Amino acid sequence: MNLRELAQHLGLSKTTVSRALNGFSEVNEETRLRVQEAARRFNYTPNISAKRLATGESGAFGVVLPGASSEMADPVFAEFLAGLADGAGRCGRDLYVNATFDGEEAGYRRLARAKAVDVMILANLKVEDLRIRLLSHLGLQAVTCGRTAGSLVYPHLDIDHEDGVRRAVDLLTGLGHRAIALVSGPADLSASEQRMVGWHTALDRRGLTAEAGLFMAGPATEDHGYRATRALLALPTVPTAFLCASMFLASGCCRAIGDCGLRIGRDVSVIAHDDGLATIRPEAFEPALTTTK
Amino acid sequence: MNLRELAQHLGLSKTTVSRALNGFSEVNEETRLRVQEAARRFNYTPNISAKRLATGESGAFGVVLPGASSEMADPVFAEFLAGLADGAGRCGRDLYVNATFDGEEAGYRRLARAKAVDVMILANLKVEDLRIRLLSHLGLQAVTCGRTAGSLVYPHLDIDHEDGVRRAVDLLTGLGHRAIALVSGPADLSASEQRMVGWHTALDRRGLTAEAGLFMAGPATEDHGYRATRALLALPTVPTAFLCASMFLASGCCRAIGDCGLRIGRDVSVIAHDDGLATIRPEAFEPALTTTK
DNA sequence: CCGATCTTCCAAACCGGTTCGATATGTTTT
DNA sequence: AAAACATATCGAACCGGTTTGGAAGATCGG
Repeated sequence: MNLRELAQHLGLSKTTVSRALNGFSEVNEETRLRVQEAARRFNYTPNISAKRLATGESGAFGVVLPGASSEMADPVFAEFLAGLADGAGRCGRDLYVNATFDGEEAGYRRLARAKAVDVMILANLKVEDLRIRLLSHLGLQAVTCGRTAGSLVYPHLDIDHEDGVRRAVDLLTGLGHRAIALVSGPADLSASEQRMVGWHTALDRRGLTAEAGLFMAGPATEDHGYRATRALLALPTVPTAFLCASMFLASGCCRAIGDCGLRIGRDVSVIAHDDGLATIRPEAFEPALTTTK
Repeated sequence: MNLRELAQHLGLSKTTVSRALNGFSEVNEETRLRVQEAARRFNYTPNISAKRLATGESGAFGVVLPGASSEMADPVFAEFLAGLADGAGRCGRDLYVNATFDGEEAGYRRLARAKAVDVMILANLKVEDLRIRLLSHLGLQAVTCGRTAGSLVYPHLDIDHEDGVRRAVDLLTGLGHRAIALVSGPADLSASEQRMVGWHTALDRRGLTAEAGLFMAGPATEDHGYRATRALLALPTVPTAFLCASMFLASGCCRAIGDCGLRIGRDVSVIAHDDGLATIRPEAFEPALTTTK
């Protein structure tokens, strides 16, 4: 059932039916009800492609999957994606997922030229993120999760990583900790930098110094969490507390602590970021983990 | 730059240009080259929406995200999705991800009516999977990963779970194991059933019985792996080997074994399925885990 | 009772591609 | 030389919606 057929059934023009269904005011209320009723009865749904062609909008959000396979399979990204798909669905949009088999930039160019999406969604923003400039150059709208350093203005949405870390450090210093390590994600991520700033300022305020040696950046994996923590525990002045940027880092961190014969809550403290993930929950740790959200 | 403008530039009709670019034979080879060259120079890419409307194909594959949040955030599913997006991109299709905020069936109906996708991709097939019938009734093509029980014929792609388990059991019985537990995923999954069949037949062939008490089904999570293994280790006849249907189950299984003071490789054996995931790798286990792939 | 205004609806153009049927030109066959 | 056929191209219709620019009929003020 398409628009013309529906209109014929009702003895109306395509115009009127289209307007009735799209909520235009110049349609008689009685007619509108009649149209809506018929649309429901005949199970009419506008053809997406036609609608898009006519309006010039694609009605879709775009996400480009991070190219590196390490990030590609990131469970956090998976939850992010699920949330996006859900949100897109709720407001009647599609979510286009593009894998960058031939380079991220090529992916964006393709989407832009083909007018495949209305808005791109960027995650995992870097401190200096070239994608923002590229997209604006391609005339593609974008919304980012996270923000770059600098004064460039664009629509974004972010976690206050800085304050999160600051409050975590405050908690730990309040408990008497002096050597607090920061087990961080990739150094080029804007989130990582924000966390580092928070770490510095919170320690400064207490008159403590943020030792460069207590900062370990790397991939947000269990493995790196383990290695980083082992390295930290081998330092001359062993840290007594660990701030982990992700649950996976924390998982590795806890394993390393256990392997070194230490006990969390007695010998050392651990605080991780990202409570609320379905995949890996703080309650599953032994003991249950303190987290920021 | 659209088709008409490109045609005008070349002094050709839209028809010829379209045909030249789409590889029709009735176009002079010289003309075709001229057209292709111009298309490249002007950065012409056909408008996706228009192409779809004209051809009636959407050019997209559809995936409906599992509704339950436990599956939604499944890292294995995330890798699966990434692979799909990659494959779709390589053959010039889009991947359309739909979250089923209002029920899985409603999602499929919407996609079908709006002609939003050409082919649906179904994962995590159940032993009795109603989706197959639903889609065929909606006139939506589908390809599945996994297959239902019964004789219904449809395009699918599957892992030989049955043989995988059989070979794992053979390996274990060869090592002298007699009580081999099967720590399985959700019982209604077709993969789980296939694994159970493999477990039964392999044990039968050795003259061993598959004790019903040694089969534990449940969500494919670390948590369930832990609980199931604890329960198994509390049985009167403690199993000496564990077959885990997923790496996450195996992770919990190993933790439970450790907590009971046993050591893998000395006291008990563990074999898991799903080598090759980026998220959770067998080498990361201590000791490195034996796996099927 | 007439012109102005409002309400409600419609025909036709448009979005940017694909494809059917026709046409012009060149090449063979008879 | 006429008929038959191939080749290369084009005009126009089509896909299924949205949107523009009227137009008919109802309502109203004077």
